[in-house]
Amino acid sequence: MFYLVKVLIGRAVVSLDRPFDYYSEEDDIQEGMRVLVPFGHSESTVGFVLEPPIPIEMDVDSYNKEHGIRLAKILRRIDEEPLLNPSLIALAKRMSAYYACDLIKILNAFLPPALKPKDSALKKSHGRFIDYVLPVEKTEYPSLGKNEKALLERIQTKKDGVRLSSISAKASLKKLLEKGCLRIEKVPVSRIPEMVATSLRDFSLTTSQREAYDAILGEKEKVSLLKGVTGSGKTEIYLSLAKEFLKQGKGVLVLIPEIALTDQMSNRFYSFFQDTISLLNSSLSDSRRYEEYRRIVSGESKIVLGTRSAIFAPVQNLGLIIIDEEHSDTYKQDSVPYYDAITVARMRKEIEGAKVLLGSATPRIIDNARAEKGVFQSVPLSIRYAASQEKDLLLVDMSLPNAFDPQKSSLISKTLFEELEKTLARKEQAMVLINRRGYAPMFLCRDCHAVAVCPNCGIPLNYHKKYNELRCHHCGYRVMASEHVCPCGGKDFLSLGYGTERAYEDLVTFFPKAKILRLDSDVSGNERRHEILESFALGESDILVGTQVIAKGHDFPNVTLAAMLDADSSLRLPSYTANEETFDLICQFVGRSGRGNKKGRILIQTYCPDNPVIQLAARQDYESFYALEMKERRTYQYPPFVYLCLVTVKAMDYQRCFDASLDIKNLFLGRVGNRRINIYGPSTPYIPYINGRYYRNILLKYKVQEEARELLSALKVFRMANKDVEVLIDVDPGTEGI
DNA sequence: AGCACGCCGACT
DNA sequence: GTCGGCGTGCTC
Repeated sequence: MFYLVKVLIGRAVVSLDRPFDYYSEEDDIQEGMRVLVPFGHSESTVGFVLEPPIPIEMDVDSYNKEHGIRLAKILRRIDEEPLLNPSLIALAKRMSAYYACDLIKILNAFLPPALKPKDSALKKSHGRFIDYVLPVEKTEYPSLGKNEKALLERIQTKKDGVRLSSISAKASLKKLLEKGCLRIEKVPVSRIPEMVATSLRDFSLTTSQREAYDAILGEKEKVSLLKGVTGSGKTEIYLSLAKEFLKQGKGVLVLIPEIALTDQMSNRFYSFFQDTISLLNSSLSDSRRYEEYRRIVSGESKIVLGTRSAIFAPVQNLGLIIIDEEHSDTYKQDSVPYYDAITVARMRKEIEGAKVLLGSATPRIIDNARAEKGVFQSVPLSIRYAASQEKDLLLVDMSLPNAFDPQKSSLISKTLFEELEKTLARKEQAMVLINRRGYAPMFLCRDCHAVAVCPNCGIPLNYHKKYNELRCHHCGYRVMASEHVCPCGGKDFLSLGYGTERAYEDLVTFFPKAKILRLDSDVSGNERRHEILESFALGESDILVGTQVIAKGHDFPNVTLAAMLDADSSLRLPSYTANEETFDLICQFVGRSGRGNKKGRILIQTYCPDNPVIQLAARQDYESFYALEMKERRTYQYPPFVYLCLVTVKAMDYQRCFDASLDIKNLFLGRVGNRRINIYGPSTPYIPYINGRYYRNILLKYKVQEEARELLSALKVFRMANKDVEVLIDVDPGTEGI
């Protein structure tokens, strides 16, 4: 008698994307655990148990003979308890099928670094630790010297102990340790400070909040879409719902676009659920991630708040998934596995019977369409503060000859200069958004007029004045500008166009008395970024210049002017979601101005002032934008009218990439039959090569997801036979077009 | 992915 | 003559 165990080998390769059979004589192995197994030529490799072991009533030898194989024995289990429960394993399998992605890659996305089914995860310590010295509670103390007593008393006054490194009296410390009065504990280091509970716990719902709450709670079947602008009080609804589900003994999962220390949502949730919440954020150390994972698996944390990957949190008895700002593109992973957290949430809903709540003022077009069709429940939330609704809107047409004074700045219009002056004179604050970092997006050779391009990607390099560097915003390549030589031999360059650095420079030049801050992702360190926002919020500076990071979620009551430069830049991106993204960005930014009791002014500089997307966004008219965009999507056949899948071929060699993409197209053509699938491409992507790899795209458009699945499964065979090329499959691509 | 097997070039 | 290049193929 033995157990037959299905094991997935912890190596991310197509040819191993299937379970291998092993046997075990022990009954301590469960699905969801990692095990150590011999495999191929390695005597021990990490594997993952996919299914409950099957007891077989015969000896291994006869089984082998009967099935014509030689089962190997599981060496040992790695985990005491399963890392994933059966529902999560089912979810992983479903994702693997839906996203045409190797199961092991999905599992690796599920688990924290220390628990991944990889050989390397075993060797890794679970992060960095700091030694803390703590007192040992005793009823009787041995006789102590004067210095020892002083040290012990010092440590006893600190509840959480004292850092070992901060103790200088090493001799006394050693004696106290020997006498058993002190002990040393290893505490995992976290890069971010602990969250501090600050907000008030108590609140009551307004009438409209209560109505929304009741509607959501009353809807048992459908996903609910809560539509409400910032400040309409979605957070209180989330908190109340979470509280209600916890009361019912259910677990709760809350997703937010990103976690920052300034972020109100994590703060409110933390204050409210302190002892029973896990906050999963990207700056958590591996050891903290591991600990939080354990807390969730064990059921100690009943509520989890985190970013995209928190959708995989092994919350026990999951009852509710809340996804705030559901339109945010951070919910779509842009590398393998290309999952979308909202789609995954809907799968968890199906598997675990959880309630899903999406919240946004400007939902994704596809989700709003689902709500309109009645697939989702639509829950409107009326605005709490009607007072600050009225805003003055100025659209500045930068294509007009006298829009700006070329002697001063070709970026900042005359109107904006005037508005900034007025704002500063009133001792109010202004925000200026330009969605491009660096000084200038082009570095032009004065001799041959060629633009400096990235040697890895072939796209124009951005000039960063502060570091005097040329940088590729795609692969991170950088070179000193002074060392750059044009292929023609030229060494004299001209920087063209504008980024945040240059906008900042212009503003500083023309408003020398104003205090001006710049914020974009080039500002290094979370803490520094936080400081800048904090300082601006406190009114310590007059103007904040930055990229879209300044548009999101912060409350600056004294900001009365929000100016956006080159608002149509993102409309020109080759993506079917370009309109949607531009609309969201402008909407969010417009919302930054006039949040206090003063009237807000919005200034938008554009080269196409009559573009309806810009007009509607400036007016924050979501419903009209939705109607317009749906018309476009129907005309050009984009979601929600069709499904998309982007297949990208990536290879070292251009010719190989080209040929392989054609092979795939032909493979698809041969298999498509009478299925309603349109195949486009192969085409050269917007960025044709990155980091020395060439790319080719094939786009599929189809009406029935199941039909596409069959085509995509053929790619597995192709991948196994063509190991020199990489095939990336992005089902429901978020932004990528063709 | 790993690792071994296998068949052709420059070295003690 | 051997050491070693990386192409090919397999792993319960």
